[in-house]
Amino acid sequence: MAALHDFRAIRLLDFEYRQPDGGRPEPHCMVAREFHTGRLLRLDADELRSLKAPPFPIDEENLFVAYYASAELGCFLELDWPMPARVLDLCAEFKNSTSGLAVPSGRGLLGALIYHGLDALAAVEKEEMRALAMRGGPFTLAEKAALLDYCQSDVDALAKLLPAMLPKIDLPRALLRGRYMTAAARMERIGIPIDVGTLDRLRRKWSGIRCALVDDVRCNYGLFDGITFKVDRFEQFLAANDIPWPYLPSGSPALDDDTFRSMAKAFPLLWSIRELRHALSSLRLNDLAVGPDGRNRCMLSAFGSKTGRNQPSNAKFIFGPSVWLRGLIAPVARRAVAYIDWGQQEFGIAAALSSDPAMFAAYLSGDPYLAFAKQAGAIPEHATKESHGDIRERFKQCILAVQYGMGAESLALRLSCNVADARQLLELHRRTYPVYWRWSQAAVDHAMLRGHLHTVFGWLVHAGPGANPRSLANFAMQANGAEMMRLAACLATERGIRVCAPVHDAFLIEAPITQIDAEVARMQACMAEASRIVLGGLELRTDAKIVMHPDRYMDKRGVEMWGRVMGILSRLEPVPMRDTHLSHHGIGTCGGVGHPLNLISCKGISNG
DNA sequence: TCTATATCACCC
DNA sequence: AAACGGGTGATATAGA
Repeated sequence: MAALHDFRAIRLLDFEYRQPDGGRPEPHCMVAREFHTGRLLRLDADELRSLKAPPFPIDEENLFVAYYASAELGCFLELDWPMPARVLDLCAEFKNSTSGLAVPSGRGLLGALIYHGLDALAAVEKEEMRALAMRGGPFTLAEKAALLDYCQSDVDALAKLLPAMLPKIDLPRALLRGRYMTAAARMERIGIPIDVGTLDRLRRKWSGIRCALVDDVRCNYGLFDGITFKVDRFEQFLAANDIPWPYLPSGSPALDDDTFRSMAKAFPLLWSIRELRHALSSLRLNDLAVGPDGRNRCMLSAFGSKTGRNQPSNAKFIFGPSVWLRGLIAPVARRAVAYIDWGQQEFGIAAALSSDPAMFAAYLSGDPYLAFAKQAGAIPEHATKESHGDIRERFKQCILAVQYGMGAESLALRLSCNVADARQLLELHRRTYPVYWRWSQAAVDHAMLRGHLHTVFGWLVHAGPGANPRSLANFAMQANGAEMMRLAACLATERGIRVCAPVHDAFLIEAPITQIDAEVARMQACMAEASRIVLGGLELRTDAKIVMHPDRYMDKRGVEMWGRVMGILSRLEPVPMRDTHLSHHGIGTCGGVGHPLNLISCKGISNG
């Protein structure tokens, strides 16, 4: 299908539904309109539930059009309907066509209508109807009719929006983005298994835990009032101890973690204060969206960032807050989860798309950081991560710095070295990878001259005269990485892999313990295939971390904090004999996650 | 009291 | 003017 007129029919769809935080959608009604004939279909909740499939064809010859289609497709899944083969999501298309631009009224349906000069349903009325839908049933006859009318008004809005947007839509690529919305709907539905027993205890005792964290640090110098860090007391403390402190232009002391770290080097008594500030950093566990079945689900906000990444709410999504909280991720009885991520994905993308032979070789070596140090002549050929760990680390930081467009001053700060050394390191990168640097500069020039950049599959970003060149230089890596993620998500969900969530350069999947190894291999195959397609042949490595019930997921960076918090928690509220959170919800009777301190018996798999 | 901005902390 | 890419979100402060 290369063009819209190749389709037998084009259907515009909208559902009204209720979706409690962390829960699954409860459809109230659906309206579908055939674009050419104008034929209208209005179904209420009972009619929807009585159907085993949508009452219209959804094969390759029929186009399904919606605004943020994962919502509609989520209702399809809830109704146990088959998924449409061809999806056009006008929200994804609107985000693509306006990526990097300021839009007057946001990127919702209303905003898209206004942007295209079309009249929209009044925002007030929209809000009222949304509130009614969220309230849920039972509805009076009048309310049901009002919901259907409102649903239809959105479909009519879509019918006006489609022809307005059509001239700028690149259909084959738009269908690829639509295809991802189907994958997103599946991931949003599956969600992430959470140890709700421990989550509930954390929620109940969180304020007590924070107080205990303060009390546990003997050297807090009375700088905290409860758990609030008092800036005026801190300034008195600095004066009393003759500590010169950096100030912001605004006249207040710089309190960021970097400042604390560097100052603590010179004045070690500051270290415990830094630790404490770090531990107490704001956290709202209440917003974590966990459904009655103990799974973390939230809208992924597909195409939410200008590089086309997902942008789920950090408060609702378990991968948003600090890493130690990922200890709450725990497979249920007889199941396992696996976190599978690409290793040095952006470096691999840069190597493939720039065709820099040295960078290519460095990626293929399996350890680009070590390879870079060797290519630059800083270490001998026989050097290893173990023999030259410190030098490898410097070259690693250099590679990461280059990917973000960092300058010598910032790199020096990061490496705690002098600026001349940092400049030298960056210069080594330029000398080692000259083809990459020409490619990177060409992308920035292209953006400045033509006003936009795009990925291999046509994800756009607009760039005005004031655009940040570092942002433009980074775009190819980040945005093509997002393309790779989306393609892998499509392949995996279409092949029946239970993908719980995407995490920028990784996926969390789930399977019965007996099948997890095979599912990990299948997922790695999807990710390998996606990388080959996006990068014209280069296959990127992935690593997998498997966690089986009754263990919990844990990021190594979070182990210490998790242990501290759990220690305090067990003092405040001894662990119940049996953690029964799963049997509460009828999922299993073997109990849930054994003990809050059960970490991972983690098994690593690499496909390199 | 509400809203806008600045700063900070966290994620990949 | 600064020079670390893409984000979300909490909190403090200033101004209407």
